[in-house]
Amino acid sequence: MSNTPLDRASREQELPGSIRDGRSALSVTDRLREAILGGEIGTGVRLNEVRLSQTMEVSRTPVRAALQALAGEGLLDYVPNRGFLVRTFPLSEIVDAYDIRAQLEGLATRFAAERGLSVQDRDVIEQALSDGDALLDKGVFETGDMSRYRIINGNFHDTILGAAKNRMLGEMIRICHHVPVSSNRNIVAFEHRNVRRRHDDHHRIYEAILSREPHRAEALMREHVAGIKSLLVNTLKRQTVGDDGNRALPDFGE
Amino acid sequence: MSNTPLDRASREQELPGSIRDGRSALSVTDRLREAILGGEIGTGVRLNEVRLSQTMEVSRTPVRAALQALAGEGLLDYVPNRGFLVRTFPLSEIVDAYDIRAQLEGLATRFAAERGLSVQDRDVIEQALSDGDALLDKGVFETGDMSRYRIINGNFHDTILGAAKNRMLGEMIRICHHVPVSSNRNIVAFEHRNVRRRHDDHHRIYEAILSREPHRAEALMREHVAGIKSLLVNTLKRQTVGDDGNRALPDFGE
DNA sequence: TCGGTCAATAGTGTATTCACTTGTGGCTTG
DNA sequence: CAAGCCACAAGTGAATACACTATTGACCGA
Repeated sequence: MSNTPLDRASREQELPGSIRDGRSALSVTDRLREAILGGEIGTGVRLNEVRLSQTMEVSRTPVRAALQALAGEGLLDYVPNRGFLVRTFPLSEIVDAYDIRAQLEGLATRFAAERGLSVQDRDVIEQALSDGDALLDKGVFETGDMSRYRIINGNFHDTILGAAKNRMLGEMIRICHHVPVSSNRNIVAFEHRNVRRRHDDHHRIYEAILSREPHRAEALMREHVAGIKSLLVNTLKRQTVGDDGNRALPDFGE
Repeated sequence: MSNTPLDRASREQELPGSIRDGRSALSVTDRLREAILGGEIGTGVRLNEVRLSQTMEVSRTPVRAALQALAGEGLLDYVPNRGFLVRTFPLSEIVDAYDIRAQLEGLATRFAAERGLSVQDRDVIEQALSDGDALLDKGVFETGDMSRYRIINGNFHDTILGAAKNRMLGEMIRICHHVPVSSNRNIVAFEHRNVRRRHDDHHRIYEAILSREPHRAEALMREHVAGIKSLLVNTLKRQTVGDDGNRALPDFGE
């Protein structure tokens, strides 16, 4: 297990190049985060401050600030006198993240039901619901529909989260979303039927919130998110057993 | 609402003095965190980097690193070109934190029940249970018993958390514990009877884990933690209505 | 030849300095 | 007298230089 110079160089860090392509308007932290979440940097690698600063064309100071921040988000590990390394998420933690999200988003939905929705909230959600209906009533997905629904879905969830009026909860859920997938084997394929079902979930959740049924709203949302975990686990099982080519289909959130 | 120099000075930051008393072996981050959680710095104040560095007798660089880290933990807010300020937690968020903890610790207990306890885990928990029994069987609390039970209680919860084998979950629960109480009005008084009941909860939770009943274990733990919230809310109500002197009794965790 | 020790180098930790933004107080002008 | 503008001061943002730690590779001795 001795480290040849070549070993170290390849394992530690290659400069993806696309890091510095991004408009430098984006903060260093954001660029780094995207590079990690996008898989450009790879899990487990040790981040070299001087090399990063050269790649990003800034000094070490903002790089260090970004590393500190990302470590706070749980994306990096810090070892004294050894710097920061990209944290590796074992498969179990990736799967668990969906359970955590289910609990937290369920709780957020309960809060939203307890505290009520503003008219703006209702507008956004109703728009999301009808847009989704329109998209799904066609019966099939055309090009771009996936990412369109991804946005619709995001609006729905974000609005409920905002209505929960709890910042800490929002941050925790955000962290759950930022768990980097260790490999693209974990990507879940969504068929039209599944999305239809999940969109119907949205309708029911919204009704439960409107009719001020916190407990029911919470249970519905919890189940809604827990369903994604099931999809993921099933996909993984199929791949592990059969490994039958249909991996890496585009996921679009939930 | 104009800011006289005096206004600003007193509102922004006073140098608590005890910050620099701590052994400088403790990292700057830890010293700052303690100062914030201990209430020495006060909520809402803007942290001046140069003054902090003078007080702590280090340069601005490690101070900035600490601020970044604490912002990541959610203890500080960051405003570009204006630096960091101690985040204020409205009462609603403090109360909510117990709900979040209830969900998360419930989930952790479910994981622990699913994954099982190591012999070391069992040893620690059984010790905590018997120690607590011994302490409570006396029927009354003597001096120091409160903090003794606080440790016992911590061992119980920490062990279960460890058995959940999920780092992200652990960090989130830790954050919940680090919500700074905005005033010491929020401190909950525990009577012997309450602690007895909560300790009996521990026994039941342990049994549920041992007998591999994840769902039951989760529900028990969720209720266990949710009970603290009820105590807090009741205490607050009593104080708000009557304001009858029995505030600021020492709490000791749960 | 293998193991241990030492030196060199790469890399992080800290300090200091300069640049830039912002807020504030005073001054000027209508 | 009020309102707006300008200048100065305070404080953060970034860069650079220096100090210290750790790791690695080579050399020496057994």
